[in-house]
Amino acid sequence: MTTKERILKAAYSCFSRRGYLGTTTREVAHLAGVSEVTLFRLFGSKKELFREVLINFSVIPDLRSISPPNGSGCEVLIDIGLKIYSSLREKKEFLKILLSEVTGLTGEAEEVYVSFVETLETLLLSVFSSVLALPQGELKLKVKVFGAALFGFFTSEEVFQGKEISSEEVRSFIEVLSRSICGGKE
Amino acid sequence: MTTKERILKAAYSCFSRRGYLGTTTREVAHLAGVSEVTLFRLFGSKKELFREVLINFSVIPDLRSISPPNGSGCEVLIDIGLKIYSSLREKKEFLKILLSEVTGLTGEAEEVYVSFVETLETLLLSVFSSVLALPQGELKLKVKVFGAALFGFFTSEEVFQGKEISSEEVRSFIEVLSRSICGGKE
DNA sequence: ATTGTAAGTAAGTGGTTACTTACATAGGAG
DNA sequence: CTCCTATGTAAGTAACCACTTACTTACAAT
Repeated sequence: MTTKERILKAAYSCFSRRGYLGTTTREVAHLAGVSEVTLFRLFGSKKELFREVLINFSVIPDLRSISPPNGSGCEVLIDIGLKIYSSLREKKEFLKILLSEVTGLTGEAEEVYVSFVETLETLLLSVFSSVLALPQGELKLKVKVFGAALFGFFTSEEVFQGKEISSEEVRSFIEVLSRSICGGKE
Repeated sequence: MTTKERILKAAYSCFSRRGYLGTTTREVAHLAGVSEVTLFRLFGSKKELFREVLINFSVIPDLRSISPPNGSGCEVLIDIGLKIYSSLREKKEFLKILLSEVTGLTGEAEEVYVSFVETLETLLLSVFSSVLALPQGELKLKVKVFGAALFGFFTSEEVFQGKEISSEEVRSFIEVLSRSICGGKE
């Protein structure tokens, strides 16, 4: 692991635990096992380091790399739900950072957030349109409901309350959600 | 409005826009039109001011004061959904503060958040159990789905993206959600 | 052997911030 | 009139923090 990577990883950890303002460059450098001077030589400023962290650990590429499952009916929704959920969980720290800074910082994080939502909804829409024969408008509403429920559940339980939700619980949640959206039919 | 109230209101505004660490006591005092010394005389410390803001502007009492509607089927879910959503919206700033500080600060905000979720789910459970004849386990899952979708939609759109969602859009969302949960039956 | 690169150490700079101290003022209650 | 309470002004303190400067060290390539 290069020095730059070690610093990025340390910054990722600090920012997710303490937030941008709560993190000191000294702390990051210490955690990375380098001197503070090195940090500034490699990244220029704290803000730039933050930007690079957001780019480096973004969940967006993970979402983009999900291949829409093929199959029929409800099962497909469950499948995509599980895949998305596991991506979110793998990047929980990234989402922590994003959500705690999105309201405060200068639109820096807000852009990233908007792009995250777009990516998520695009993915869902492609799956939904292959499974449900409905007009675009209704489809988009269902995508919103599905996406909001998935995202709301994850953030509320795992990000904000810090719980570790078991796979079974996640599966139950996603099954109930998917069946509801499908119209109750199995 | 007493001096204390003016300071509380100013602090509420600052904290919600800039976060706890991003807010300076000087800024709060200036916005409240009082001297910084007065602020410290009345609140002792910035942390204590923050605590009082969380108590003073909490959405939890609003949720508790919602009376579970009576009626039948889906309409009741739509009704409670709309009521909850309008409470959340009225206290958007409070939720901004809560969500941006819940991961960072010393569990201060986390307790409040947990209590918020409990209140919300208790309210929903009481409504759901009067409308849907289902075993407790399934009921709780449906409450989770409903609550997560409502909360996820609100936070994602209004808090994190800063959008102002129109009443019609909110209503459409809640109708689709409620009908899905009810099992599609009107 | 020389040079270049990546890193460290030490020391500081300039600015900010929460919070304090000391003293003044203005208005109402007794 | 006199005290009390609420507030203000001015000045300062101690700590912290992002970031810089100047110089050094270690090592690898040429």
